[in-house]
Amino acid sequence: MGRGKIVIRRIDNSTSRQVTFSKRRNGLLKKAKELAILCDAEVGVMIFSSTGKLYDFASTSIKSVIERYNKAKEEHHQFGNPTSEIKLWQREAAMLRQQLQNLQENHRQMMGEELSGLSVKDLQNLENQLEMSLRGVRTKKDQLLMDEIQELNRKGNLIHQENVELYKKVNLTRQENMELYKKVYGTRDVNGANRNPLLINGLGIGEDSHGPVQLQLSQPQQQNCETAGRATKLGLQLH
Amino acid sequence: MGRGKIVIRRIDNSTSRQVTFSKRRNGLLKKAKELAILCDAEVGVMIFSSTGKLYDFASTSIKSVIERYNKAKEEHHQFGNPTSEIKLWQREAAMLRQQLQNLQENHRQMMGEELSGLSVKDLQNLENQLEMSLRGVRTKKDQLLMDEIQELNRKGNLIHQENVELYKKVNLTRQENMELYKKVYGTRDVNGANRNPLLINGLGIGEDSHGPVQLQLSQPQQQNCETAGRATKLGLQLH
DNA sequence: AACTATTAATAACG
DNA sequence: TCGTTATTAATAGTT
Repeated sequence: MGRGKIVIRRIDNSTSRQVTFSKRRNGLLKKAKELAILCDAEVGVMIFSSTGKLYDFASTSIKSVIERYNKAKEEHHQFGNPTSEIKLWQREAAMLRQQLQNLQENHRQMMGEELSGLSVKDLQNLENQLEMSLRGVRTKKDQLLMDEIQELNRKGNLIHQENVELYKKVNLTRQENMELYKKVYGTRDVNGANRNPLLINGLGIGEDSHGPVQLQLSQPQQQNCETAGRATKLGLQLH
Repeated sequence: MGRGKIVIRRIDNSTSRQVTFSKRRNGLLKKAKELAILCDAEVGVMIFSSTGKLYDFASTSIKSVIERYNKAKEEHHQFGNPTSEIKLWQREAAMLRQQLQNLQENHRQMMGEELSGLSVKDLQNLENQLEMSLRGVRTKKDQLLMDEIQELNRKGNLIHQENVELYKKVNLTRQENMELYKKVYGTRDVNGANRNPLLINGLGIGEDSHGPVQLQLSQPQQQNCETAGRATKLGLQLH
């Protein structure tokens, strides 16, 4: 609902992010108000900007909403007093939150976002890491594809073997039938044996596939450019 | 934004109110999510329908949002009793640990580790992501290098200007010395002026650099293969 | 639950 | 932050 469509993901540009935050924050608060009024609901909204500033709305009061929330979640009616344990857990949570933030920053950089603030050396390291990752991923992918192809070859060969056996059996049966035919009808109209229904579909089996099936990657490919669609053109070949 | 305009006041018809509640509740929660993602904000929404049913959303966790709200409002002790608060913190810590684990697994995959368990499709997606990241990083790095080169050019030109000025001064001084030499020694042995120590190192300054210094990347390079060592062979050239 | 005519929200830009 | 405007998204009324 703007000049163009947008994807819902963190806005990289800090200024745009701030502007959008301001607009959408107002939009959200307005919608919350409307919902409360239109539908007679109790609504509470709390928003912290990335800079930590608080914006909130409550149809009654935030206090009331929070109390009602706690009541709804049935997280009251219990008593005790290990206050220090609470602090312990708070510290634990704070530490985890910190770790999470660090990892998130790192992750964003690996996604090619938030690169401002990095030196050329940092960027070079990141580039090397990404190249290494890419090589690893491609190797793994090729491995999977090769395995799959090998498995297909194995199955193909089994089926081929089976076909060869069947072909032999069919020929034997055909011979046998010819013998029987001769015994029954003598030597008259020997060629009539071709009408034997058992043979009509049996002829020719295996006649156009004398080697084993072999699927394989045309080359143990080098890592190069133009790999985006590589999976779809692996160069499968029949020998 | 519907078939007609409406006034924001309690909807009298109970059925319409319920339907509208359902639609607008979803809309509000969606908008809250989008705001959190787009603008990197911490958002919490709590909605109680007129029948008392609770619907909520939090970008992190409601607990975290409420806790932060209380801190911001400096109204501690909003959470009834300590025992249940411990449980809340334990849950919070568990959630954070879970998030951390997910992110860590993701991160490892982006580092090209722990790839077993991924399908060819997953690997293809990862490969595309890494390629995109790599492009971003390289673009940023090249930008930094270009900036640095531009700065060097600026400085180089200043120094060159300075050299030209100095060259002129040296020539003037040389002329002056010649005149003085003539006055002191008359016209005898005029070439002896070359022995003047002031001129020995002064000759030739600026004589082999008549244009301004210009460093630049030889090409606005395409992202291609063989880039591992690119930074060391950027094709710096002197004009 | 769908549909769709309309209004409301908002992305991009100044 | 505010204003404008082209577009998209939300949704009111209806089936």
